[in-house]
Amino acid sequence: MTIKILLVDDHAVVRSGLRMLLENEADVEIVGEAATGREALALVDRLKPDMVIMDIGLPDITGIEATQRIKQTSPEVAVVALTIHEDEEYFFKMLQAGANGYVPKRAAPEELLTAIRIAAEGGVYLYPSLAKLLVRDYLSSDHDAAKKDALDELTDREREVLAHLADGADTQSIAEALNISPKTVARHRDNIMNKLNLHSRTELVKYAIRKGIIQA
Amino acid sequence: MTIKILLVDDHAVVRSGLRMLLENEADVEIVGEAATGREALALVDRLKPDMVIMDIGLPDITGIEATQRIKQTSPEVAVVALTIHEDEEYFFKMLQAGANGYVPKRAAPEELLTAIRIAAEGGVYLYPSLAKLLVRDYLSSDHDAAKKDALDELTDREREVLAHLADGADTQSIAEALNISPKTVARHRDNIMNKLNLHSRTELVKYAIRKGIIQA
DNA sequence: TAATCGCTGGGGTGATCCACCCAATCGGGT
DNA sequence: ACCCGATTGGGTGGATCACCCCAGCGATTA
Repeated sequence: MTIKILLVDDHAVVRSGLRMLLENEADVEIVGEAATGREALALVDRLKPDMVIMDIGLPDITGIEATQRIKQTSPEVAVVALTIHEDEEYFFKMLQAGANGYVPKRAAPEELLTAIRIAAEGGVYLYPSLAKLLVRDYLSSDHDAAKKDALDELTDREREVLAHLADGADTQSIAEALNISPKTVARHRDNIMNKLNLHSRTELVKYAIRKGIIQA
Repeated sequence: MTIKILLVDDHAVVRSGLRMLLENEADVEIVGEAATGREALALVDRLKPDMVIMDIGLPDITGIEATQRIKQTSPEVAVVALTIHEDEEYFFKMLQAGANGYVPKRAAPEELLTAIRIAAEGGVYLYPSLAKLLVRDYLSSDHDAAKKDALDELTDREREVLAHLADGADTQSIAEALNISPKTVARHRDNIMNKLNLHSRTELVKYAIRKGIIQA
């Protein structure tokens, strides 16, 4: 009883890599690949896979929207998100769309396989650092109130540092601009990345652009 | 005979830093500050400065558009662009808008002062690495033909690497994806940054988003 | 008063980045 | 036959990153 999988990612090299990785597993079979959201929807209808490995950044419709539509028309198909995004926004949206798993691309291959097997059995797999976000969100109550933005958790000083970081400034120049020690800037940066669950400056830049903190 | 200057930048700390820097100079006087493009236009009319130090990334209208309007209504006012952007696109647009100088924020303070004094005398100051772009552009002929995009100068392989870089991938994972040595990826990265005149991954990310290579 | 939080800054460590340098191979065009 | 550009890969050195540790100070809150 193999798990029939449709790979969705706009990068051909990523699809190839995943195919090589997954085809070594006896219980997994790749039945198709799609490079765009619409292509994915069409292939789900045609190929009837058990599962879709879904990227979020696609050229036409987003992986989130594609997931929503798949869940509407073919709720029996499991969807595992495999993406570079680790911040709250995409994570929660993907969950709301009905994803059965969420694995960042930086995760170890074994974790993707774990997610695939759990999702195939009807479970939901969440990458540890993201599960933490979920727990934190539930503990901090007021689910009825206005949806919280991760940005709200940042302090004033952190927001100030974030603006510079997103601009592309390095630690040294931020320290000079704010008249504080580079070590303190690094400390703020660490706190920001922890709160937003980001792990590099490039992720910070993309986050800041999405949030409108800076323009590209 | 002092040069009366209006500072335009959306970051208060940047304005403060510039003010401190410039007020030490005997021949320079800061007559005002603006945080937005529209505010800048209003203050140019009201304060009649000799010169505007103009950031590009502003919350309302861009520094490029603001420069165009200033040059239309008050052509006697010199405009020096002071920005984090060093790629061709903004540089040429700012020149077309009529800027009298273009200095990246990473430049040494002395270079900004040089630009200010040259612009005040009616000259045009260009930061060396950008002047190089201008020269290259003129040497490579066909000025009447379709405007060249710096992206066109990239080779296929470089474009491939760029897509991964912009995605936030590190050298190691790109090397694995493309099945080449990390050193080769680094080599391509060096070439890309040279051709596009960018100097860090974060700048690359912003460039890629502007160009539509990736979405935020 | 005690506790918490924000901000400040110090130390360290391993990995990575980035700007330089170098060369070999291969294919296409003058 | 020759050069040139694209691609490949190696090395080096200084800076930075991402992630740990630690602490003091002041203001707010419990």
